[in-house]
Amino acid sequence: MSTEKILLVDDDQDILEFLGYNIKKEGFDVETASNGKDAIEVAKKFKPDLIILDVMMPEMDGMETCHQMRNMPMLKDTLIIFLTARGEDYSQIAGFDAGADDYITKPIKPRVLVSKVRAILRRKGSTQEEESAIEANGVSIDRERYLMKKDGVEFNLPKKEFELLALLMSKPGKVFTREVILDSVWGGEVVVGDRTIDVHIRKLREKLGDLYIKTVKGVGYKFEV
Amino acid sequence: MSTEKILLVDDDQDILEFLGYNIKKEGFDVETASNGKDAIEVAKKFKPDLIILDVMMPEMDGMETCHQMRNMPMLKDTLIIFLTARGEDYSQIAGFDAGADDYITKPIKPRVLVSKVRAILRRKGSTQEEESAIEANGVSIDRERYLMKKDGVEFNLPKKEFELLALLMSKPGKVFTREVILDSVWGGEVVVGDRTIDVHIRKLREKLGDLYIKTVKGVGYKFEV
DNA sequence: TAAAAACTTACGATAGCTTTAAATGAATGT
DNA sequence: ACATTCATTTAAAGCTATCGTAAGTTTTTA
Repeated sequence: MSTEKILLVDDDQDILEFLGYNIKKEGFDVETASNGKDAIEVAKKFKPDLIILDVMMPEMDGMETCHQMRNMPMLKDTLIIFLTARGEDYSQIAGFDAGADDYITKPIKPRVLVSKVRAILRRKGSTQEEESAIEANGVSIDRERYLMKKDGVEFNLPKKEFELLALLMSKPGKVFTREVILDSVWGGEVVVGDRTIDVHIRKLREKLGDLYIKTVKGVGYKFEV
Repeated sequence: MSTEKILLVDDDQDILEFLGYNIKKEGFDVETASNGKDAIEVAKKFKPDLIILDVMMPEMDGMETCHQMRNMPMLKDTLIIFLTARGEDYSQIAGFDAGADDYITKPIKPRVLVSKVRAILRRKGSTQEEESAIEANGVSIDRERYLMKKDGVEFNLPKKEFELLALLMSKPGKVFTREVILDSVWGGEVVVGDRTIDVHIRKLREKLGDLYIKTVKGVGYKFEV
């Protein structure tokens, strides 16, 4: 699952930065726009999974923007959350009729927003029946149950080992460089040495047997097919 | 799907009749109450799918009534719409905090009300297709009766413990992250620490035995199969 | 055969979980 | 109304699997 893309639309630059920062921090891919027209332009290119839209904006307001977006095939399935000031006229909430999937009242606590964003993306995701199990070579992993199975026998792997194996098995045969591995299993900001990877590979080999994970010297590792 | 049941609560007899007539006409099964206490009594027996609740009522107001209803397991999943007079103090809308799912401002056009009712019932229908009894591994839970049964012996669990177990058992084997657990058992906005989950897990383990709920370090918990 | 890369082992730090206990708040009985 | 019991949350301390690193060894490559 790639990182989810969120488009944030508000005419107030401060809010844009504040919310943008907080959502980015949680690992989402964020773009911003400060009015309805821009929002539509950006949305066309960026193809966000979710749009957070201030209702009160000069020129084209949130509801009008939402309405137009809903009529664009490309954005048909995009989720839209309205941002409304508490105390605004609540006929606003006719927003649901304009096609919003949810809404939040200002003032907004970042935690609340993030949790709402997660919730609504999850709701969407759950309708799409994700595949959570991969299999290759008599070895299979089930992300949902966090289990590895070899020749019919199930094992528990610690988190890092599991993530590492999952990565390698996500494309059996493909060589993953150490850089890619660090990025994917440990995440961009963490700095751990290369030896750390070796050790985790070793632990996996202990549990899997030496046949499955192959070293490609000077390049990286792969799950053998 | 049988016809949906709606409970209408307002202290003004005229409104009650007016709205009642219009909703009935659309094929819903309607009961009425003219104050908070009655509403709760009727709700217990009638088990409506949706309650439309006037905020301004003598004695027990709508928000208080709503609050009490939300604490009754039997009505936990019932949808509640608030009726508020336009121009009323909007701190009212804290109504959402009291657990309302939506609200409508007076004066109300029947058409608008009916369309809102339809919309919100639809929303519910799509997210809720839960079986009220789940079984796995000799343990079963019955949501309707709020009972847990282990090896033929029935126990009653406190609310949080029950909800937690119900979540884990909703997909046996699947690992639920702490985030998902908090979101689902405690609700998006509530802030309780991670330790709280641990403790409830512990209580469940005390009652179930240590075999059923498994910790997946760094990830979450699951109901073992 | 020298240099580079990867492997192995073992150890120390710590994140993350468990446990205990105690405070607060809600529900129930007298 | 008061006391009592039970549910929930928080705080604090303990525990351990997991993680990261160091350092020496082996294998590969040029």
